[in-house]
Amino acid sequence: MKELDKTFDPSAFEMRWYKAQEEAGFFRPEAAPEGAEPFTVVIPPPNVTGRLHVGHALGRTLEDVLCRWRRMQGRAVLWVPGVDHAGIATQMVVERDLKERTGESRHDLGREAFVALCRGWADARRGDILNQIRRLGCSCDFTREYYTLDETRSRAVRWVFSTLYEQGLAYRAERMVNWCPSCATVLSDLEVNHVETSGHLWSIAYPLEGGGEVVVATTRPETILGDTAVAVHPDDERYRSIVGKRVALPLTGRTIPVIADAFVDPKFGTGVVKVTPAHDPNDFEAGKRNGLDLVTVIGFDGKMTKAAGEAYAGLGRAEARKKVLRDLDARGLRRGEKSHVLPLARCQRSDTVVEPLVSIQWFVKIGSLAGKAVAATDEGDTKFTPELWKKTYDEWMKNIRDWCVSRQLWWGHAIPAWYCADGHVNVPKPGAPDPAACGTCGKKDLVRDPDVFDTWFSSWLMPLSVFGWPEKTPDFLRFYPTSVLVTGFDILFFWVARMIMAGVWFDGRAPFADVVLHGLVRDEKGQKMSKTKGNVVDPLEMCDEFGADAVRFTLAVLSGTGRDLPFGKTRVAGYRSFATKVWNAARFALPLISEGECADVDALEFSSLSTVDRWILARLSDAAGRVSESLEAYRFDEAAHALYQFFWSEFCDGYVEMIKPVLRGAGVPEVEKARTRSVLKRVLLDSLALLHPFMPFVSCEIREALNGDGLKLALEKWPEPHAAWKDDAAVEAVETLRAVVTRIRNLRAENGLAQTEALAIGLELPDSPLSKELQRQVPLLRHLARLKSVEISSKVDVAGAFRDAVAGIGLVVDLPKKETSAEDRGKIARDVERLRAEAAKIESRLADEAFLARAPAAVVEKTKQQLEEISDRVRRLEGNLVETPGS
RNA sequence: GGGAGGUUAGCUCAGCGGUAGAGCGUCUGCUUUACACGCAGCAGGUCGCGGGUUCGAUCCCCGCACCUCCCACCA
Repeated sequence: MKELDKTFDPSAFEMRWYKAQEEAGFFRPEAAPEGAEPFTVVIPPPNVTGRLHVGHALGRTLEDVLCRWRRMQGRAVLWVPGVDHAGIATQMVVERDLKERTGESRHDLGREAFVALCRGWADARRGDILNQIRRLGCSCDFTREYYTLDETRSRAVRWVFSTLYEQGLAYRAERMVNWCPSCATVLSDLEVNHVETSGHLWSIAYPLEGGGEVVVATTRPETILGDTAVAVHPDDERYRSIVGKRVALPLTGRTIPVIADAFVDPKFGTGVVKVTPAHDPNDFEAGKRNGLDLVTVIGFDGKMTKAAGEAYAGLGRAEARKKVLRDLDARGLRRGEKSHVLPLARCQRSDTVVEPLVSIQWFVKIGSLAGKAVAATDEGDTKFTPELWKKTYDEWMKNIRDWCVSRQLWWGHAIPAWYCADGHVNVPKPGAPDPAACGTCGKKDLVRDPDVFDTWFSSWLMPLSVFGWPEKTPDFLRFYPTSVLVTGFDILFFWVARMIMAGVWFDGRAPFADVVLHGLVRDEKGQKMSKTKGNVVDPLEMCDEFGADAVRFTLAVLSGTGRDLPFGKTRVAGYRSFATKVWNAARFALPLISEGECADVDALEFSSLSTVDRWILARLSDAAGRVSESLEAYRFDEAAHALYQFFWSEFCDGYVEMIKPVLRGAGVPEVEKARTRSVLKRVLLDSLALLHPFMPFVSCEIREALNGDGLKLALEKWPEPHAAWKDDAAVEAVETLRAVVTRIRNLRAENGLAQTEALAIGLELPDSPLSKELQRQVPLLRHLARLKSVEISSKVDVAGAFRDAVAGIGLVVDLPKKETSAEDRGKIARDVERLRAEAAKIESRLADEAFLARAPAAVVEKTKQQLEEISDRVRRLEGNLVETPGS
C-alpha cells in the first residue's frame, strides 16, 4: 500500500490521472459493456480562439459530473467535444491582430488570403481550449472531436439550407435589417441589444405650403435629410385640414407630402411624425403602405451619403446630428427639446449603435419550425430544468420572427447560392454539387453569393451534425437524440431553441431529452465579471492554485437554483479544504487498514457488525441515495452538499473518532478490529466512488493508495443505497450518543471546565432496547466525552448533580463545583422560562379542538411528544434551582 | 410597453403547510500524534410590508414596496 504525502498537493497528480484515464480509452462509449444504454452529451462549443472562462468551467463541470456518474452506472457515455469557428468573433480578432502586426486591413489582404489567415489562426489555437477542458478533468471522447467549419459540418449546413430552400423556407428579400457599421454586416435581431439610453426629443418646424408650419418630434434629427413624408393620425382633428398638402423639408429644398396613417400616436409629441422609410422600421412599413420613396442618407459605413446633401455627405451619424441641429437653429426652425429615454439598439459584439438599413438578405421562414418545436416540447420530448425556462422559451417561440441568416463576413460557411447575370437564383438541391449553369435561363456565368452564414446557422445543427448527419452513420443511429444539454440561459434563444427546431424539423426528433440551464457566474461580490472592471476570475488559474477538484466542487455547490453564482478565490479555497479533508481522512485510515486483513463487507453478516459500524453503513447508504436522487434531478448543489455533509460531519467527525478506540485499543479482539477495518475501508472506498464525479483526481489518487487500482475508479460500480444496511436502531443509538457528548462538551465550556477534566455522569431513561444499546456503548461514551463513569438507569441518584435532558433522555452530570452561582441560576432560569413559553404555545395548540379534530393524527401525536419532552426538560432544569441543603 | 424572477442569520444561498438550515465570517476554548486547509463549543433570524385562506403559513392566494433579468420597430 502506497503512502500519501503529508501535504495535499493536487498539482502533483491531477494531470497524471487525466492522461491515464484518457489513454485507457475510458472516455469512449466503447469502454462500456456491450449493449449498454447510451448516455450522450454534446458540448456547447467554445469559440475556437477563446480561452476557457468560468462560464465554460461551470457548464463543463456539470456535464462531467453527469457523464462520470452515468459511466459508473454502466451507461455507454459519449460526450462529444468540439469548437466553434465563431464567425464575427474570430474575424474581428484576426483583423485586429493583422492591423497590429502589419497595419493592413482584410481588404488589403484580399478575401482568399484573409480566410486562409483565419483558418491558420483557428487551426493553431483550436487545441488550446480543448486542453483547457482537459485541465478541468472533462471526460470527453476526443477521438470524436468536431469543428463547426469542417467537412462534415459543412455538408450538414449546406444540406439544411438546400432543404429549407426547397421547402420554400429559405428566401432572399429586401428588408429593413439591423446593420452594424463597425462590423460591416447585418445582424439578426438576437445579436442586437436594446439599451435604455437617455437622449433628447427635439421639436422641429416644417414650413407648410401656403403658410404656417407643422411641428414634428424626433429623436434622430439627422434623418430629416431622408424624410419623404410627414404623417398624422387620420382621426386627428387638429391636422385633418393639412392632410394632402405639402411641407418644405428643412435643409434640403425638397417638399414632401403630409399623409394620414393609423401608425401615428396622436398623444405622442405633437402628434405629427416625420417619415424616414430608409432608416426606421416603422417608417419603412408606413412608406410601403403609402408608396413613399426611400431616400438613403446613411450608408453601410455609418456615414452620411451623397443623398444627404453636399453639406452632410461623409459625416458620421453623431456629427451629422450636431450639424443638422445647428443648421436648423440658424434657420429658426427649432421648437424646443426635452430629455427622453429611448431604447438604443447596439451591436452585441462591437457595442456600436446599430443602424436600421434596407438591404437584400437571406432569411429563414421560421414559424412552422417553431410551431413543430413547441409541439414537441409540449409533449415533453425535451424537458427544461429549471422548469420555468419553458415559459420563456414558449413566449419567444410564439413571437418568433424570421431569421436573417446571411452575414457580410468572410469567415464562415459560404452560402450555397449562385446568381446569373439576369439575377436568377440557383440553390442546389440537397446533396447536389455546385451548379454549372443557371437552372432558369441556362446562362453559364454564375456568381456565387459573397456572403457567409450566421455562425448559429451551423451551431443549431450540432446535435445532428456531430454524428455525421445527414448520413445515417452508426454513431447517429446509436447516439441521437442526446440525453442532456447543459448550458447558460443566456443562449436559450440563440442556440437551445434553434437546436430544438432543427432537430424536430429535419429529423423529426427533439435533439435532447433534457435541457439544464444554469446561471451566470459572477465575481465573489455578485458583480458581473468584466475586463474593464478587472474582476475576471480565470478558472485555469484557480485550478493551478487550488486544484481542479476544488474548482469543480465549488462550481457544483454554487450551481443551485438561483441565476447568479458568486464565484471566487475564497470559495474555491473553502472547498479545497474539503479535498484536503478527504486526503487527511485517507491518511488516517490507510495505516490502520493495512494493519491486517480486510474482508468484503458484503460477505460479512451485517448483524455481526458493531453498532457504530452499522450506523456508518446505514448513513453511507442514505448518502448514496441522496446523491443519486439529487443528480437525477440535476440538483448538483444538493448532491455536493450531501457528500460534504456525510463525509465531513458523519464519517470524519463521527465515525473516525468513534473507531479510534477500537482500532487502536490494546484489549480489542482481532475479529472485532478486522470487522471495523473492513467497514472503514468499505466506507472510504464507496465515499471515493461517490466523490469521483465531482473530484475525479483526488479520488483516484487515494484509491490508488488504498486499493492499488486508482485508474479503475472511473469505471467502478456506482454505490447505490443498500437495503440490507438499513438500521434505524443503530442510527438512533449513535445519534443519541453524539447528542449526549455534545451536551457534555458545552456544559464543560459553560462551566469553564477543561475539556480534559473527567466527569461522572448518569443517563436516565426507562429500560428499553435503546437503554441496553447505550449501556453497551458506555466505553465509547466515556472515551468521547472524557468521563470517569457513566451510570445508566431509570433513576440516577447523585447528590448535587446538574440535571438536564438531551435527545429525550435524562442527563445527570456530577459537576465538581457544587454550589450554583447566581449567574448560573440566572442562565438556567432563562432557559426554563424560554422552554415554558414554548411549552405553553404547544399546550394551547393541543387545547384547540379544531387542531385536534383537523390535524393529521401523526402531527397531533408528534406535538404531544414534543410537549412531553419539553416538560420533562423543564422539570429537570428546575431541579437545579432548588437549594441543596447542607452544601 | 410586455414577461419572468428575487426579497430567509454579518455575507452567499438552500428550504417551502406542521416548533427555521448550510457554507463562509464573527466570538470562546483547544499543539486531543489524519487534518490549524484542523478540533470542540457559543452567539446570531418579527423568513420585505399589509391583508386573506387554513386547526396551523417563511412556504398557498391577493395587494404594496424595493431589487434583478429577459423580450419589444413608436417617433
